[in-house]
Amino acid sequence: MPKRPQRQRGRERVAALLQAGAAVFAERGYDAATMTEVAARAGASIGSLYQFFPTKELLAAGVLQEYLDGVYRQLEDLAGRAGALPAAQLADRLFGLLAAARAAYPAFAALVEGFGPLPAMTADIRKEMRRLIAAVLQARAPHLAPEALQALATATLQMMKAAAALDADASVPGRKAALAELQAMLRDYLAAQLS
Amino acid sequence: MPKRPQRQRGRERVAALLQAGAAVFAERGYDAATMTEVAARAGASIGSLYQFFPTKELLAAGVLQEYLDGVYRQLEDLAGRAGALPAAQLADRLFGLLAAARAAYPAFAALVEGFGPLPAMTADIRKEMRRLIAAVLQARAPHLAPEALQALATATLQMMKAAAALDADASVPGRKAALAELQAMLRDYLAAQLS
Amino acid sequence: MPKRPQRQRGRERVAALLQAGAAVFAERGYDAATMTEVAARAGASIGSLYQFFPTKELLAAGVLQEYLDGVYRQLEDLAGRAGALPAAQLADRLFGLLAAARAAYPAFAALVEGFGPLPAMTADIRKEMRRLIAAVLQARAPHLAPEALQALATATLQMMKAAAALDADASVPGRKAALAELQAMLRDYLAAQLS
Amino acid sequence: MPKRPQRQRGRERVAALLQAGAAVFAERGYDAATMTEVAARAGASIGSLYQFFPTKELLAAGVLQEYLDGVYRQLEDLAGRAGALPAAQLADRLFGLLAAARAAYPAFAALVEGFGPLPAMTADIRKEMRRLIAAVLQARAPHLAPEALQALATATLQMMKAAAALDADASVPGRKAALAELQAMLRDYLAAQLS
DNA sequence: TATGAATGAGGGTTCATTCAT
DNA sequence: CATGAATGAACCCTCATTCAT
Repeated sequence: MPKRPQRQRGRERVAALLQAGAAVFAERGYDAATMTEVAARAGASIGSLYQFFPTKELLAAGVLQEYLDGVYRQLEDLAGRAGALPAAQLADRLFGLLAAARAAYPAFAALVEGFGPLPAMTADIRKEMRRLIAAVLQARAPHLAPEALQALATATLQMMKAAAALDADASVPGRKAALAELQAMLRDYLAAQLS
Repeated sequence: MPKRPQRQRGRERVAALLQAGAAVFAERGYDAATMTEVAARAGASIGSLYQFFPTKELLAAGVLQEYLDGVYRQLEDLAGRAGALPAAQLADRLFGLLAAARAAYPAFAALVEGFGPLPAMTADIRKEMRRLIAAVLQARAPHLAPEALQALATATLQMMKAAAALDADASVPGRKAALAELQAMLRDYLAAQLS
Repeated sequence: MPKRPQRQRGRERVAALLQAGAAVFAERGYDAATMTEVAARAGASIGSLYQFFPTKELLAAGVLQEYLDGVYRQLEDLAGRAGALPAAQLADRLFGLLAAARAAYPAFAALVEGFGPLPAMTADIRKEMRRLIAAVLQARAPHLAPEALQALATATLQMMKAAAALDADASVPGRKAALAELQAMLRDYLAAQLS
Repeated sequence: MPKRPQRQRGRERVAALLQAGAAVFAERGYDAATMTEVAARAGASIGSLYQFFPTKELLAAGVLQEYLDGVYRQLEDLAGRAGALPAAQLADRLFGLLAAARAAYPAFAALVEGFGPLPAMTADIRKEMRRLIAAVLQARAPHLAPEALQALATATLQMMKAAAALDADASVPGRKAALAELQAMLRDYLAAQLS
């Protein structure tokens, strides 16, 4: 939805703005982030920022999209290789996927959480996530009924989010051990269901 | 930390303010909630609100505390009866506890989420939650080593939060089925660990 | 103008309130001082404070009056003994009088300064100060014409204020030496004029 | 410290804001002055005011600086011509300098007074004033020891301030005569010390 | 008379967004 | 396209003062 840049310089600007936006959203959260700080960190003027992202929401959407593209692509890759993987390994890949993505993109947590001014988007996002996870699981267990697949994907997504949340909270003592417990839970569960 | 009311009228005011605060935080989220609306909804003047809750943060803390008191008490009750419950039933009780609390107190979600202006508090909150869950589990399985208990409690808390999150999101098709899957996951897991 | 207390307890209250008011005005200045803090420091309720000092201005006036009483009395004492003092000694007494009073009553500076919500009072205060200083000088030099006396008293008051201001500013290096210079200036001058 | 304007329009705005700020501070004093009135009087929006002066303190600092620049420049000019002036004339110039500056900039009195939210600045200001006065005196009497010079400058500054205070208070009868007395005091004193 | 709750106008400040240059 | 000045509604919070108990 933001205006597409036509020249090389414009594309660099957009990249810098998205990166600055990601950093500011990650540091301050959506509400506390200011367009002025984003522009300043990107080395651009406030007018320039609004040229490419006419509202704060669209900037957030742009930042979010970048991250989602990465996650979606990883899930698609995994779906392509799911047929050749043992269920346990598949479970482990899924389990760590969101946690790794959040660690790589700290703005993810600040924007995806079910609050903020993006409630309409988040429903779609979760839907797409479930769709992709279902595709991954279906590649491994093509026989499953759609309803069962749906429930499985939804539960799996919750486990992935739990893993990401726990992974991100360094203040928890014994975090690694707890993660291992959750991971085992998902592994056993998927192994049983996908067989 | 807020000034304690000393008269009957003050106590009623504080109760009304907390209720209004809970409603507004739940509807709008912490940042978008305004003190003016809270006061108006409580039928109080803005000055009255600030007399008892000198900052927005302290109001949020007050609202949060009310809910935490309820959750903590439920966990303590459960710990008292845990010895007499089968592991599976204990797991189900824990699984639904946070979801029920969130449904009863819609402001919970808006405030507890690991962000906002209460980051210092949340670490303590989670710690207390883990401590209480550990106490529940220990009542059922006194033989467990502290480290194992810690990991178990942490993993259980994540499952409880996942259940609450999923339970609250009415937009997910097949939510009930997915919840059942997660519940089974926790039940089987705890049954195995607590035996 | 404040309501006079009728009983022993009331008189103690008023004294405590005046002392607290002096402290708060001295620490924060007139505008930044709050009635709430004054009451709290006096161990009284806000309602009690307003019982005796119906407005902030009247409280300030009360505080001011206490200090003025002290200064006025000192000047009257000095007038009584001026006939028996050498001019140089009289000059020195005058020179240090305001500085000593300010040091003893730190609220003086915060309230007397020609600004704030007491502009009407200050004109009167200065007039009274000039009158008393003139009386002191006249006791030593009864022959002086009223106009000369007036100018002398006004100039002397300015010197006394300069001394008080300099005495209060600990950040000035060589303050003592400068004070001695000013003192000598006034001494020589009065010695010449009063002979 | 305030954001520097980079366009012609911005420079005009800043000038208008400083002028309006000076007027409002002069009329009402620092505390009672409101940013809203300053903006209105400058024909600017409140947002425009805050663009260039992000806090009320910085606006006051800006207003103060403008006046200080004028005073400092006059003292520097006087230092340049001090060698060619008789001591008595030099004393008279100094005596009237601050009074004239205050009369020209009525906000001076409201802001320089040793109170308010600029206590850190005032120490530096007074220091600079003493430094410049010392430079003036040294130009006339290069032989003086630094300590003597320091004390002389400090005492002179106090006399200048006393003159300014008295000059500004129209309510004092015989003000002119008293000013003449003070002026004579400084003149005789400096004539004796600088010879 | 003492207390503490109530009031609400007003203050400083922020920030998304627009627009002239 | 870039820039930076302009805008103003809205926000959190303060505090002198009043009043019911």
